[in-house]
Amino acid sequence: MDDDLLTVRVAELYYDEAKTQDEIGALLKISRWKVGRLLTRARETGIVRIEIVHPRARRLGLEREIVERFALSDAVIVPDEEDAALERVAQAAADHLAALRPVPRTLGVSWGRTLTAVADALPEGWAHGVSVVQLNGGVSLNRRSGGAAGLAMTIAQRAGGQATLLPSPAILERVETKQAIEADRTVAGILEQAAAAQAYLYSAGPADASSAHVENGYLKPADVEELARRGAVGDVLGRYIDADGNIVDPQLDARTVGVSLDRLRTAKQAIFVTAGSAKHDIARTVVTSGLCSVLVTDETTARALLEER
Amino acid sequence: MDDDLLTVRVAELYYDEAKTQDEIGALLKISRWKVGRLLTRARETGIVRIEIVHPRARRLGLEREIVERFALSDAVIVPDEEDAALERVAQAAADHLAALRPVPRTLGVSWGRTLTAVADALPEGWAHGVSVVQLNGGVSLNRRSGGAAGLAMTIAQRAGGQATLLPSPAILERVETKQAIEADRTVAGILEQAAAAQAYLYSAGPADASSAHVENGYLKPADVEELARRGAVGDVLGRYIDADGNIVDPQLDARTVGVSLDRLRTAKQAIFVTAGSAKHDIARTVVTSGLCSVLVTDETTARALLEER
DNA sequence: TAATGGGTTGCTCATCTGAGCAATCACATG
DNA sequence: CATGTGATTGCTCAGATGAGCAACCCATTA
Repeated sequence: MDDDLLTVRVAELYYDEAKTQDEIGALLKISRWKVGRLLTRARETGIVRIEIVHPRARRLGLEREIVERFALSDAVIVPDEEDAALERVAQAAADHLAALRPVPRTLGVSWGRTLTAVADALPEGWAHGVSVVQLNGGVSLNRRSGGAAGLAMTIAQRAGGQATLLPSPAILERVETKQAIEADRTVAGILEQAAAAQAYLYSAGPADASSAHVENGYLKPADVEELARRGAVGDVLGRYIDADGNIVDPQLDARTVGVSLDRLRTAKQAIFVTAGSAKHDIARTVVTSGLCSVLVTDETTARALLEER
Repeated sequence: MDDDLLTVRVAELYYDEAKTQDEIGALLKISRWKVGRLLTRARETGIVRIEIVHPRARRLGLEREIVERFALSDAVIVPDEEDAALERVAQAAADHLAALRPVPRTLGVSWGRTLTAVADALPEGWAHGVSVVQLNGGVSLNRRSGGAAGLAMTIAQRAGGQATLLPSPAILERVETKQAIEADRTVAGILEQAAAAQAYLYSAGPADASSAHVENGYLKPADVEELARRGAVGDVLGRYIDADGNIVDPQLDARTVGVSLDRLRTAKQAIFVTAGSAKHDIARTVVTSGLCSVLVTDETTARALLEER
């Protein structure tokens, strides 16, 4: 305890008063080496806390752990911030996207609240000439901002590129209709383009009533409940998967329009963005079943992923 | 803003990842000198915040300002701590007292909640052979801990010294009684001893109903109200003073037993301990009217004192 | 166009600092 | 009382760092 007191005095003189270890040693009548050692201890024990306070701050240590644990190629973890988790994560995703090298010529994107936030966070001119293509059937087909189309448009426009929208509902009522739509020349071409994209940017939804699919009328709350009962933890590109990453309902999946999940698994750049505790389960599945190569999320989610089971 | 982002990345690599400025420069493709400059800026602008988290931490910068502004010989300011201001301040006062050089042979003390806390914070053996003498009339005359006597005893015992108690009420009903008490050989001797002490340790009370004098029945709430109306901001050694440090009610003062305030003003070591916003006014008066040479208080109080007016 | 001046950049050099090591100390054990 | 063991101390030395300076950029002004 008395040693602690000395440590505190040393830390104050060093960090607050900007004195050299020599000076402090002379002042407190201890050797400068002891001063150095006390400072090291002070940092280690947390008596001296150094934090980086900034909206763009990250958690490099956690990122390393996550990359290691889930064999990702990269991870971006932002510190928790009261009431601004999504914004922070979206900003980080936008930063990461803008810094991607080589710059992808074509970028496949999903849609949803998270992706919209990422699009909004991208600065004008974040890249030059990037083609954006939708990965799965979308909500509104008009090009005004707000919907699935708008988000893709925004990302493309700000990179001075083109957006290719997938003109199809997310989930069809009947398999035949879905097959008919996929048979359409335009749609088939777009799906091909999507499958050939050099990078993917997507989020995921939880398997509960708050799902965007319920909101948009593709599924009824009861449907989602049933999926959850059958083991679904959430959806990626509209496809509901269980904790192991397997399709929960092949029938439903056959009626879902969009790129296959296996395409994501083989992609060099599959950037998965998620924020908030509601998505911890689906996030775990995405990282453990190899659906993404890069994870962008908040600290709480990252820690939840690192916890055993 | 983009520059900010770079600053944040540099700060993370330096402080979180413990990389050298050289390495960071290579990593981010900037010169190591720019890295150093960004780090300096990061610290200056508060992007990097370094704080010392410890019950014994102090605010050296504020202390310097306070010493400067009020021409004190020393100041001890502790960081604000939710719900533990008094404990922190008391601990700091105890530390300061124990570190006093030369060690005072006799120490004059007042009483009250603050002083009791200081006494409790002193470690066994904080000094060797210090005589403690009460400065003003006290509450209980028994020697058990808790009251004015106990506090003096505690301080003395833990220094292996003797306590000299002032066997008198704080304020007498009639001047004559007070004079009679002061005429008593024992009392006179003690007051002389008190006036000759090499160091003083005292606190002060606010001029409101929470005053210890009201609690102990020496004054009625109405009396204090009246004093406040006449300009009193609080009491030091039982003597009520206005913002300029002048006695508010000479009549009352003549009935108060204890060392005179002028003695404090001429003392080499007059250590004033105070905590809490209720005492800001009296604290201001004490430091501005030269009643103390050393101030021990919390950060909020210190900042209040530094504010204009 | 030339000159001016604030801000930035890269560099030298002196100083500061941490890693690693041998000497010493504290203390429990035989 | 000797001995071993782990922690602590002071030190050397190489590497890291900040102060200070000259060069340079770039925009404004004469």
